[in-house]
Amino acid sequence: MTDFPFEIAATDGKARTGALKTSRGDIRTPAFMPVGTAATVKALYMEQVRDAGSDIILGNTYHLMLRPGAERVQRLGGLHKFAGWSGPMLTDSGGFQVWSLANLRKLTEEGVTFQSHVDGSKHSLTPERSIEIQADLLGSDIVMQLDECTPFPCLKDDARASMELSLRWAKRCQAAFGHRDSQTLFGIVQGSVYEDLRRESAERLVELGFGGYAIGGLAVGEGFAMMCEVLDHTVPHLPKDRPRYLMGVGKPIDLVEAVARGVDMFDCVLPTRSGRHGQAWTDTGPINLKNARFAEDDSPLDASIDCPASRDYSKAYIHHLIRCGEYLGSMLLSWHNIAYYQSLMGRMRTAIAAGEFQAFRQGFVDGLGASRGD
RNA sequence: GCGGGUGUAGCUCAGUUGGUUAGAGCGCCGGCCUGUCACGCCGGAGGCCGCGGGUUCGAGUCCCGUCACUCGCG
Repeated sequence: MTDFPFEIAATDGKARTGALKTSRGDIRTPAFMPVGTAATVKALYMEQVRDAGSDIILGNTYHLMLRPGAERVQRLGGLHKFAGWSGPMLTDSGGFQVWSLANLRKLTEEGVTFQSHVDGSKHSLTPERSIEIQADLLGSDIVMQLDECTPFPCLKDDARASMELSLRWAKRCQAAFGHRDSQTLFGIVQGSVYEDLRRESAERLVELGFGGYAIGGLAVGEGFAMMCEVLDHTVPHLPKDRPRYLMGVGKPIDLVEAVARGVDMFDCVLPTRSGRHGQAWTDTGPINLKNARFAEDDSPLDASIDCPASRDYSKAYIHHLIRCGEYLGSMLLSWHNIAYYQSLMGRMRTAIAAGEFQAFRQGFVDGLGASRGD
């Protein structure tokens, strides 16, 4: 296993800022990674994703193994070349689909077998196969261990069993991954909302030694306060010198609060998905461009964001596009949302470097509150 | 002028042998979306069933009249 150099330039409270240095380029942290499930960040050109400030994007084992097939991607030169993204990529292991496609799957110690949602064909995913797909066939830079995303709510015994399974799979992933010069493997902490399970999961993963540590099984229904609490008693058990990745999170406020608790990396479909559905994120909260009140609002989406989608198109125009179901509406809002998220990450990095993160955090919370009138 | 058809939500239409507070799709108003089965999901408002009369315990459904639109023939 090769650990990418992780240089922490500054810390402020528990928050840190720096860079994870991969062979395909630096990832400035705290980092937000747009989700490119099917080798595309939906509705966006890679150029837009990059110019919006993204250093790294995600790809997805589950979707790509079904279509176009991992071997085919390899024959076409690997995921980076295939998708036209030259920066680093992180691939999810398929673990989340093990959870979310519950009705189509069968879980065993060996791995998971499931029916394709595309054509009903049968497939299996083991820790070894997941590593082969991610590291050998897709050519991912940051490979995730196969895990089971523990559902919520979950009885403690079940949460422990799930955590233990993920740990055994972590070990198998590590063995399958072996040593690689320009790729790294992240382990995933589970344990639901139980403090002792989270601690044990973290400690046993750290003992195995990974290039980075993800926190999984959150934002699955436990709520904002509970998620913060879990972070409070999970992050301290992770090594300071390795990146910490909160999987699948989240809303802007989630990112700010998680960074305050020492998280370095995030991914979430929210900016792109909610963008396609008409929602734009701003410092004063989300706005729904479908709303009638924007029908004749000639002002730009968010003039403070340095992105054409945010500055050069009126709310009225985007309102019109979304109401008509025009592709461009989804494209512009996805573009703005990614730019907004990256702006937020950039401002957090700057604030941490300047030792002003607490003020930034308070200002951000106050800004959201102002829009709600409370 | 004669003959036929149709009039039900903003629009396009369903409404069984007459039987509870008349439905759908779209549109409209709003909400949701957190390791993407997702250009999606959920909720809400909105109808003297063209109008008048009749039969009936009971009529959007049956009968008569009338008006509007529409097709065909003169």
